Amino acid sequence: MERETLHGWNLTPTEAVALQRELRERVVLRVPEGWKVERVAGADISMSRGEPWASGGFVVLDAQTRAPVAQASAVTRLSFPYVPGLLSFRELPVLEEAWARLEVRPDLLIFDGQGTAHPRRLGLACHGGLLFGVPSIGCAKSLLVGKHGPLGEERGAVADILHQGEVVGRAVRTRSKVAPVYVSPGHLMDLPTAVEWVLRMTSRYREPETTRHAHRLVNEVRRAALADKARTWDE
DNA sequence: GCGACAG
DNA sequence: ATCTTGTCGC
Repeated sequence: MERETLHGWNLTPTEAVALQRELRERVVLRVPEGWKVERVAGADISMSRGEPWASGGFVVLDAQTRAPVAQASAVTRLSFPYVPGLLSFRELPVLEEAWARLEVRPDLLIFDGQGTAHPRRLGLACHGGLLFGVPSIGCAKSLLVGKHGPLGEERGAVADILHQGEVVGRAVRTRSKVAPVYVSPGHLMDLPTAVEWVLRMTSRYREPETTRHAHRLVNEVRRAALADKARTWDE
């Protein structure tokens, strides 16, 4: 029988590391045959200072016009601490709930974090791609592992990210004279295609429009949830 | 043992 | 990630 879920989330950090070593074997670093992209989605989560809960969500954009066509969000308790290298175990539970509410399926997912540019080659984007079964890309604002040489200062300039002798991603300048973003494939994805899509979804700002929309959505949802909590407090 | 360390 | 106002620069 086919399993309904990839795995549960009730894990300790040690168990999570072991699970990553198993899941990495399932990651496919090439795009599906005949793959066409009509819709691209951005995913993100947001949390309040010391609160044990977070909002998470997706915004789906038309790949051609970059106009938002659908969105979904959720608010859940955070069940896993932030541990560098284990970010997906903190962020994916709430995203899984938001995904269940998303009525329009994207052909591509862009995550705010690493894909293969990860100590065990299983960053947030790889794990998320496996979980949702959709081609995915990791586009982070800073590096987790690896180094890269200098890159040109114009938009479109790139430099390979090397880790343990492997090219695990690319630093990509999405805006001239602005710090680069770090792109790496997630699942059902390859590096050149990942870079191509990040540049395609970027124009005026450093980060892809997908990420910016998702960021805005989850922040609004979190503030609404916070206001709701305050209302319950003094009533 | 000493740093580094996505969000 | 989040806490936060003004401010430097194209």
